[in-house]
Amino acid sequence: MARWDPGTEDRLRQAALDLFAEHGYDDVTVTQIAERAGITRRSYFRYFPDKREVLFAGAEQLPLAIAEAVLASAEKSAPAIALDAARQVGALLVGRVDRTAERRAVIASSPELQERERTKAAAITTALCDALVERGAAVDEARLVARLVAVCFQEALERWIDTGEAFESCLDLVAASVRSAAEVFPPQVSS
Amino acid sequence: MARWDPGTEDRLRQAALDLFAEHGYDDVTVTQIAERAGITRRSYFRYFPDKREVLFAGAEQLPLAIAEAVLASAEKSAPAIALDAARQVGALLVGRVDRTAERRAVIASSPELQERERTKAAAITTALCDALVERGAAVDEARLVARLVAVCFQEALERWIDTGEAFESCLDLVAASVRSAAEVFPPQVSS
DNA sequence: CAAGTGATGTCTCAGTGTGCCATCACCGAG
DNA sequence: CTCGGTGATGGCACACTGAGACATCACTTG
Repeated sequence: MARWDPGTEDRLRQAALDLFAEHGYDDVTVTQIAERAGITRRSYFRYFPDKREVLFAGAEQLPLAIAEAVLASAEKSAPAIALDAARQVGALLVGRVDRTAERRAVIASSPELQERERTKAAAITTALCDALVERGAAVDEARLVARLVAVCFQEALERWIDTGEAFESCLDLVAASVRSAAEVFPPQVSS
Repeated sequence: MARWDPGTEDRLRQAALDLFAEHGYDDVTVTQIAERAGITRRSYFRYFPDKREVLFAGAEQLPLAIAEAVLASAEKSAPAIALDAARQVGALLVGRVDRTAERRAVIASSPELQERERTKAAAITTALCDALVERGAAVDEARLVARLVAVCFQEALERWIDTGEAFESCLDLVAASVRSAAEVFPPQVSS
């Protein structure tokens, strides 16, 4: 019936989210997702490499987007560049994600999905780090800054979902909090 | 032959690391690990819940250790407490891990294992956050600080492996770097 | 020496992920 | 219009993971 229908990937995403939300991730099989989308199990794996990925479609664009933002940023220091890039990519991301709350709830209910989500975050961190290096930062500094800003990014995203405020405001708030927290760290002493 | 021998769990860890290092994680089956350790595949799953966990045995102690360290710390502010706890737990951890380099290489070669490693790090972060809350920190602040210090912890561990310096020195260095990086963040403005 | 306990082995099964090949729809060349 | 090519799909088979159910063995305790 649905063979050759366009939008199969979209139907798979919808079907998966529906089923996961209703029965829980573990109690849903790939076969069920595929059948609800009108294809077979075998064809599902031609759209997504495994059962988890169906919830993270589109996430592969974020690393590229953040790398571009870094290379295009007018800021000078690595932390400022990275935060600037996070601001832009976050603002872009915010409009795109569908069924945010349901998706969040499903992921929160499954350790497997949380693992995958962390992988996506790690990919962003890596891309950010590489881009900073490409802009001339030292590898050590780039990695640290990337991780730091990745934390800000995630935290800001969560606050955005929870509060509904503008993403930029969330990010600024988080950045200011990080700054305050880091001020407590010892400047150089060792004991 | 090995039935009822003590130290089965150790043998499984050794066998797994041997096999993973030699043939790669994907090309080793649980059956092979179990047989090299002198038990059956079914019994393997009575020691470890899945194929990955055999490389992360003992990691479940870190969240407890860091929680205790937080509750016992003499510091006052949440960031200082967290960093203090990280220092103690790191120093404790450092002597314990076996075959660090091989283990690191194996994990680096498999996305699946990297996912699991991130899960372990996340567990530490969660425990740290909860402990900070228990000491009276606000949830938002605790989560942010926990993530921040978790980044410091990881970064310090990596530098420790790479350089061989004392863990505490690595952590102090990282903390100072974070402080410098965060100073660049805008204090409150939004555009 | 008999019962109990805990670790292990055996068997079975659902589900994942993949290779291989047949099939179907569509498209352009003749 | 027919033919072959191309790409997406279905069908089949397979190795592996992880788990339930039950039997078996060693060791302990009475």
